[in-house]
Amino acid sequence: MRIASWNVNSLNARLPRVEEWLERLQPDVVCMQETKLEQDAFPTDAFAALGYESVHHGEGRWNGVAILSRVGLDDVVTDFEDGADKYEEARAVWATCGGVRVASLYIPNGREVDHDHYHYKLEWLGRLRAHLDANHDPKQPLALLGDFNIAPEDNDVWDRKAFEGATHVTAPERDALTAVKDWGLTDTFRELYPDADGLFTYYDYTAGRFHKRQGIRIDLILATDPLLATLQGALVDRNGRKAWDGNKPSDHVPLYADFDI
DNA sequence: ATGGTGGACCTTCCA
Repeated sequence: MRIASWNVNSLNARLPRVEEWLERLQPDVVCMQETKLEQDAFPTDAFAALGYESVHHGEGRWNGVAILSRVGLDDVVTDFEDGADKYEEARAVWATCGGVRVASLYIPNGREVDHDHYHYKLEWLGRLRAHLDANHDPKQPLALLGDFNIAPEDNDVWDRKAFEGATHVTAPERDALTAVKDWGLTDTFRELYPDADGLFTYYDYTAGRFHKRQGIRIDLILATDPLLATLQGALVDRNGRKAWDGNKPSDHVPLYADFDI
């Protein structure tokens, strides 16, 4: 089973790119973030034409997450159903696809250290851990995919000095991510490439960052042990952006992992 | 020069 993730930065702007990518990569399950669509504006028919069932959790102008699957799509849950979201933003959707519990996650950006949304980000990650504790078991095949807006380690940013005092690399953010992982999840990319650097998933549109390879690795596929045991490969699909540069690429690169399940 | 691009949408927010 090939499971992929992509922050598309507006599905309305990106649909042709997503369709090309689906036909090339042939993923079985896809998690998308930042659809930026109203709930009912999701292009269900376009994905059905490519063989995918889908679920969208959208709020309109911002955020929005979705899952596509061609191996079944059941037991959908949106966000955490904990009644604790002070902004009521559409940032998580869960489904069971081909026997794997999957979540498409768009962790809050944080904006600036100590900003209201920075604390919202930390709280959101705490709610994610609580949701896993309450609803799931690390002995089941489960994967969290999405834009975590956290670079787990210093070799996940192109220049550590450029991130002094910035979000995405602070200890509280990394600690909150570690707490999620400590439930029983492993970063599939790092499992296969423990020392790799320069393989990023996000490049700011400005300042020619993509061409200068000045990015950060903030999009992750985390897997529980029974799923990890079947891991065949994992890649950051840099061509997902390079090939389309000048042709309305997302600022995020797609990534995927292959499991023998 | 503290910018730069791109997407939401219409004047500013967000990343």
